[in-house]
Amino acid sequence: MIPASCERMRRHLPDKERSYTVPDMPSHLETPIPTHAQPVLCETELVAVLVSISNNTPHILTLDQGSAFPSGPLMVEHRSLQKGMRNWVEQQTGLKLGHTEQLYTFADPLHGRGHQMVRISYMAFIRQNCEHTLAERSIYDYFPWEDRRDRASDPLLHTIAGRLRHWAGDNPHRWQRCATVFGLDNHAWNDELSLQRYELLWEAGLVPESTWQNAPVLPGLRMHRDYRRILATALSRMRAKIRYTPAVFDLLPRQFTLLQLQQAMEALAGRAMHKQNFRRLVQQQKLVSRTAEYDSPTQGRPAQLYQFAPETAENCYLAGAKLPLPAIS
Amino acid sequence: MIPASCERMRRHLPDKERSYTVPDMPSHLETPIPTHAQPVLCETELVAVLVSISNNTPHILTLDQGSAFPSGPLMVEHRSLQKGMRNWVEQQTGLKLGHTEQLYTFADPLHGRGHQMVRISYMAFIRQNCEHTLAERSIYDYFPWEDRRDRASDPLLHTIAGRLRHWAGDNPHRWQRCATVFGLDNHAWNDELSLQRYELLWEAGLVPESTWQNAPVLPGLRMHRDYRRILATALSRMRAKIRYTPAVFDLLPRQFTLLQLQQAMEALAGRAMHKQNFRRLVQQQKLVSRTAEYDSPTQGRPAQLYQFAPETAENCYLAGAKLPLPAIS
DNA sequence: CCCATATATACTCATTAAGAGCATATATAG
DNA sequence: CTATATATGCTCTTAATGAGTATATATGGG
Repeated sequence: MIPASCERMRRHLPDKERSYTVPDMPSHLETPIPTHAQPVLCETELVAVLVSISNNTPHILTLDQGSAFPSGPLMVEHRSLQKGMRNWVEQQTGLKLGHTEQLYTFADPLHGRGHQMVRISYMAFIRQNCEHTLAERSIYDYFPWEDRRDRASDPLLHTIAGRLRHWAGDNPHRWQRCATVFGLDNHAWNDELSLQRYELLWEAGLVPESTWQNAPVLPGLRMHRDYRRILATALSRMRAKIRYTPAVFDLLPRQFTLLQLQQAMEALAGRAMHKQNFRRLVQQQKLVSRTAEYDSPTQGRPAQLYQFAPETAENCYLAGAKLPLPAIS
Repeated sequence: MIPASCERMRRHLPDKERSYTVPDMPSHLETPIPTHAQPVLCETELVAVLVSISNNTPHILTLDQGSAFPSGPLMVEHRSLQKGMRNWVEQQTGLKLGHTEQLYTFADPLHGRGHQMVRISYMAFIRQNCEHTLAERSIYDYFPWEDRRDRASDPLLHTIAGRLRHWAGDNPHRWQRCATVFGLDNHAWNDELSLQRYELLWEAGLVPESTWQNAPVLPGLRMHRDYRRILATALSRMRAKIRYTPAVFDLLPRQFTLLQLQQAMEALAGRAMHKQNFRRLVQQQKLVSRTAEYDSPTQGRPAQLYQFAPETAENCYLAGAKLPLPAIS
């Protein structure tokens, strides 16, 4: 049975982007704001999710034993939010940022202090092998169920399925949601749903940040505040982005082999791909051009080095061309 | 020739989401923030782009003769940004909101006042025929070139092409960009690129808000501040959203004919569609179910009324199913 | 020199989705 | 009874996708 504290948890759920009307969230029941209420001044914090690839796995740069992102307050001198974020990151790490995008803005009421904290999160890509002083952590240390490149995560998914079935109980709509989000019951696994999966686990009380008492929770590193939710947002966004954008190239070295490119895509998507089809499609799009150079391997035929062809970048982006993710069953 | 003031304009360009590294924006040339700088308190404003459909055309609800959106400051009492926005909208209009999503957060340095203004924009859908007191304005009054459902916009596009060609001059990369964004030279028109098109026109000095002197500009209503850019963001986002989300149903009446659904999609996408293919795909996805009722037309065979089938909503959203946009040449 | 190994390529084939067209059915107003 | 406006059914062609088989090319080690 679901304890009553579940309802309490529900009320603390962060705002969700729902793609359709949520009937059980009657906004007319909200307490109306008294008209004498005063607008407030806010502290504004810029949070940076810095993504890079090492060891064929997506990593983030963290502070405080993996539980925080680089961040800093918005200053008067900052001429835009993005520039402010870049300034803080440079100051803290000296890194140059590649593809950058705003993720989401949250409010955090600081009760009793008479003002709110607004937190604006960004995601930025960092080229492989850049030097910095921050600790790298695999994204999949935080969300072990999101890496489905091999069968290693199958037992975990099986555990999750069991817990969710228990949580769903006899609520068919709830189970329907679980099944589609986690690719159970004939549904296909959709890698872009990382955020929805995290939110579902949150609601089900299967992650430590939403658990009452000492209920058993799933493996996965925690973070401060709601940073883990920001990370889930980033994962969803980057998986969506690499599909119709040449953003991956900001994670790879300037020159790379097609296998490296494929492995980077696989690392981000958390899925293995069909090699021949991958190459076919990549080359169709003319996103890359071969260089004169070759990789120097320890063994085997040396791989041709390619580079990103920026002339076609705008082209690719705009024509809606996408890097293919031919899934492997 | 491009006057020097163009460079001045460029510096005021708002941050862009670029999908790849922009080589000509060397962030290491930014003035470093002095370490004695103080974090500041910000005024925070919540801005709402409220979208509805009337007359087979997407409209927005506006204030101040179409030049502003409903908005209000974030208050201490607001328990989240989205709830704050909903509160303001309800207070100003009494409307219930459908599909809601955060668009983007901007900063607006208030020089000399020692703090910044942070503006958080939301988009929300409003069901057809809802009553309210605000003025409705067609989105295409602001961006006439975005409505390509018939040949009426062809002359305008031709004008734009000429101006852009002049602006591009002998810079092939620049022209390449124009061609892909505006679907010139064999490129297909991509309706999701409204924001990129607006930004391009901004850079080219073809919209009044970026024009020096009395240079000739394109038709289209203006708005206060950078609200027109927010609207372009909203248009891009809604066009992207309706493709893989049942969000359209929050714009239609509870019961609708398939033709109404198609016309709503066409209105949002700004493109005409192939009727038979549209129906084929919509029904494949089981997104709608027929009701017992029929439309009462003035003439012709009465159309069957359908309703959104919410059981399959989660399904559709998550399986990546999409409402089809079969384009008509 | 030959071989195991790791990579790069070429080609085929079945299935499905998408774009576009033709034809017909059904109801209503006048 | 007819013009009109809608709803349907069905057929093509072409392109994209998923999956498989086979082969070529280079390297280091015996």
